[in-house]
Amino acid sequence: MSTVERSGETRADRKEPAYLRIAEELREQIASGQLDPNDPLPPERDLCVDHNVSRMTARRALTVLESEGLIYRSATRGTFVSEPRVQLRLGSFSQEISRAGKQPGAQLIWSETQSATTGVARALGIATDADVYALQRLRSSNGEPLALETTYYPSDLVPGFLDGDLSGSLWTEIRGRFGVVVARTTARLEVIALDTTLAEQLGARPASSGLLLTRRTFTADGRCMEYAQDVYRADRVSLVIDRAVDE
Amino acid sequence: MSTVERSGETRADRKEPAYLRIAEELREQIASGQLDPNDPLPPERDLCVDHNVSRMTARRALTVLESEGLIYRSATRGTFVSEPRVQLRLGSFSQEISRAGKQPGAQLIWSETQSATTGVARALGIATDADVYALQRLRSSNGEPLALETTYYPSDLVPGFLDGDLSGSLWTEIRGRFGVVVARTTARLEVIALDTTLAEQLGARPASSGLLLTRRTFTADGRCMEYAQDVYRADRVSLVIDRAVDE
DNA sequence: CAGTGGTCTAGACCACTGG
DNA sequence: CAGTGGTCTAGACCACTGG
Repeated sequence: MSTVERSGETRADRKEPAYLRIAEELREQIASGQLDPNDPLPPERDLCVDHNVSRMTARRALTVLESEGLIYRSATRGTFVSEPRVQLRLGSFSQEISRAGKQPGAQLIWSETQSATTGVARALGIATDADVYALQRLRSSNGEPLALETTYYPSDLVPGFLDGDLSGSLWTEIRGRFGVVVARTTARLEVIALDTTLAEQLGARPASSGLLLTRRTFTADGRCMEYAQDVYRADRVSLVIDRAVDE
Repeated sequence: MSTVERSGETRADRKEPAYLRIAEELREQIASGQLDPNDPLPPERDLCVDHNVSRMTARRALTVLESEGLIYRSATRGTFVSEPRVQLRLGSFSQEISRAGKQPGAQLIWSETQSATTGVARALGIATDADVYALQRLRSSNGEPLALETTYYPSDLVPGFLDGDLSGSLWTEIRGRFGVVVARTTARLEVIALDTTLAEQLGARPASSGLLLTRRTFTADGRCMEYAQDVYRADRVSLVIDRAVDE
């Protein structure tokens, strides 16, 4: 290829990059309902022709919409409009999904007794190397994976916890079996990029956005009974937070 | 250009895309402290040579790190390591920034009396077309813009509100002038892509990630006294949430 | 004026899938 | 086997800035 020749476009829109203009146009079509959830978008090569751009530019426009959670791509099938995000109230995954009339899922990935690393020990307020129960679960709604949840519990507080039922609400399980009642929770939330492993587990693209919720749960007497790191698919979830204001 | 010729790389790493491999390597250098905040990264054209890739691929690696909030770019100066994210406790911007030993800022963008749109009316629990005070402020820490905050108040609850001091904590102002005390807040949080306007106001890149916090604040007698839409720079902020659990 | 990142081209080859 | 998105090349021109 030699010199880049600008095609005879109008000179008016010189400021707005082509990929943003195309993204805008497709976004409009989705917002207006011309395209419904799971409807296919035009193939990338068609978008190139329609908008008179190269494929890299058309792809860039789609990547913008993908990062907004408006579309999803399948390498062999095409590009499609996403379903609306799932609303989750903070702190009760199963309950929230059920309320929305969907089927909550909790697939156990692993569970084991560990000796606490310094980070986990500090979070739980126990001695380093003390025994903790750790488990990882993939949380889903109607079979769609939404979050990967890794939780830690001091073993002395909930002895034999891992032998129980780990397929539902763990708070309910803990209250029922050990009489331990949850009183307060602290969480830090940030947007991260999903690494290759996480992306694969969540069925998302590597380097796409995730919501990392690092949280601690306390009993009425102020003891930390749970330390958790939850990673949500940022494109599929919105979080609802209710809170009393302590002034 | 004619046929693409693969250079004599090792065949081992055929699976991992080049842009992820390069991103990984740079991420490591930042995490390990070889590169400090505000240190420059190598120019893109140097990365091309060092890693034997085209510029598009080198740029893609940097874009991954940028979306993680690890680096920032300046079109004329280069690419640099970001400072750590600012931690914000939900619901008290000024207070949180001060606690971190930094200077909170609230630059008034506009303020006016409006008649409530259906959306605002529903959120505030008032009649459509009732008068509301609306204002928009750019919140910053040590001069760095972190959030754009748009808030709405029922005019009958806080008459003359806009004539007061709008440069600090609005909750404090409202309590002091009108004796209205905040009791409870509800928020919905989601990750969005910043549109051109928002990105410009926040000094971020178009289509980069933002955190949209849509929230309502209630008085002790259950009246909604504030409806707000706050957009944070997702790459610069982490949110802290404290909450009693109501079981 | 040299150097920087931002946008864009016109292709290439790949793996994978579904008819 | 046709069609899809995923990765990548080897360039181009641009605006802008700081010495």
